Amino acid sequence: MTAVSAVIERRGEREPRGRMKRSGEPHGAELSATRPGTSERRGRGLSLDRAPCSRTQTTTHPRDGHRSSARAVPRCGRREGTARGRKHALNCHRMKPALFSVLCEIKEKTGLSIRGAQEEDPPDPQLMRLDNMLLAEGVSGPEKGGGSAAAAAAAAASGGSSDNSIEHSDYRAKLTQIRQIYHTELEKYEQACNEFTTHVMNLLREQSRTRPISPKEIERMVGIIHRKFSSIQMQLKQSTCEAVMILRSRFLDARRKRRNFSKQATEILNEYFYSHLSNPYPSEEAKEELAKKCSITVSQVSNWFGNKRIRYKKNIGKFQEEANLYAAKTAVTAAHAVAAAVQNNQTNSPTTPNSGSSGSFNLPNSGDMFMNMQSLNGDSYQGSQVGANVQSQVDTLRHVINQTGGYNDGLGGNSLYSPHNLNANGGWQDATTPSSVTSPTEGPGSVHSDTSN
DNA sequence: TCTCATGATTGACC
DNA sequence: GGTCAATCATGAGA
Repeated sequence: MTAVSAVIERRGEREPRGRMKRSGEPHGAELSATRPGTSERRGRGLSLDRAPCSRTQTTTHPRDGHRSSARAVPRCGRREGTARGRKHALNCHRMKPALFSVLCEIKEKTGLSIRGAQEEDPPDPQLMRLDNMLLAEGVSGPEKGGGSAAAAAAAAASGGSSDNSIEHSDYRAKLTQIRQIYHTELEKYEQACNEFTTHVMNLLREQSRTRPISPKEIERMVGIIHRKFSSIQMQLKQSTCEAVMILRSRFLDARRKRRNFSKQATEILNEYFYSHLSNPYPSEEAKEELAKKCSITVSQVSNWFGNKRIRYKKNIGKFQEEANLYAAKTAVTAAHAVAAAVQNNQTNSPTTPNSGSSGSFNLPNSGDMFMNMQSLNGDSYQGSQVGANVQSQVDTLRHVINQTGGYNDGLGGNSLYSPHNLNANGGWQDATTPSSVTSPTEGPGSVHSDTSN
């Protein structure tokens, strides 16, 4: 409150006394002319109904002859009770120029300059941090590649590759949502800020007619408004950052969190595992293929096989049933494949269908190592024209026959399920012998005595 | 709530 | 870098 306004206020406070209209009180000394029964003017003091241009009619009290402006009506037709009328009266007051200059002087002496010096605030470090973060997360700044860095980092952290595309797209979709909301809100704030600034500036311009308002003051007011709005903006940015952080943590947590694979995925993995029981180490290509089929990552495939190998080895007995189930399953397929292959051999002898068409796995290279294994084991069966996958399934079939029939098939001494796969250092081979588990001579315990723990 | 199954992580080893 | 083995953490069913 300026000194002038304080004075005015004080005058206003005294006004009720004036309203008492004690006899002898000099009327003209008072700037305020009050109307009995109206409390509207109380406290304002600077009422200029008695304007120099004599727009008010004064009446004389019928009894004491005191002049009273209680029924003052502006001559110019404006009802002095309206704000418009009051403003007009104020502008036309004879004292206005003098008051205006006084106000200007006082304003010059007040601490506006001090306040003005504080306006040049350094950029808020928190705001800068938020801006940087939003930029890095792709919320602000160019849309292209927004959030891809975070998604890529997350993918790299999990060891995944392009298999994460589903999660990536999910993450990006949510990030885009946040981005849209952020920009919409930002626009709203900016618009509101501009509107409010315009409104205030209009008000100030209007007020500048009645009181001195320097451009610097307007500037300062605009600055205040902008600061207020920027603090709101900062809240928005903060909320957006929090949302991004939550999204990101959920995204990462979701990857970290254990989720059971789909039944179909487990089926596919189990099929591969049991059909490659002699060497359940899928190549990179096979892993990628499996990952694609199962909609999981390559590292998840690796994890799954790692876990499976260990758990299978640890408890063959428990997996026996499962092994038989998958063996039977693949055996049926294999039988069909063999039949088809034989038929093909008979009809199209020069060319044979490739293995991909016959097995339950259409992995181009998945059978290779199996074939190699066969070779390593001294098996000559790979000479057959059927593909490697079929070979694998034929072996599975043999295994099932062994399991279920309990007789020696005599199919050429395939050593696939024999302890020949055992190696000296307790490698996988010891676990590749489900037949031995049920064989009369060898139980699971004996086979895995080296690894059971 | 408990138990089991299972995917993920970690450290050691080759 | 891949694998093994142990372990953790969580989902799912009883």
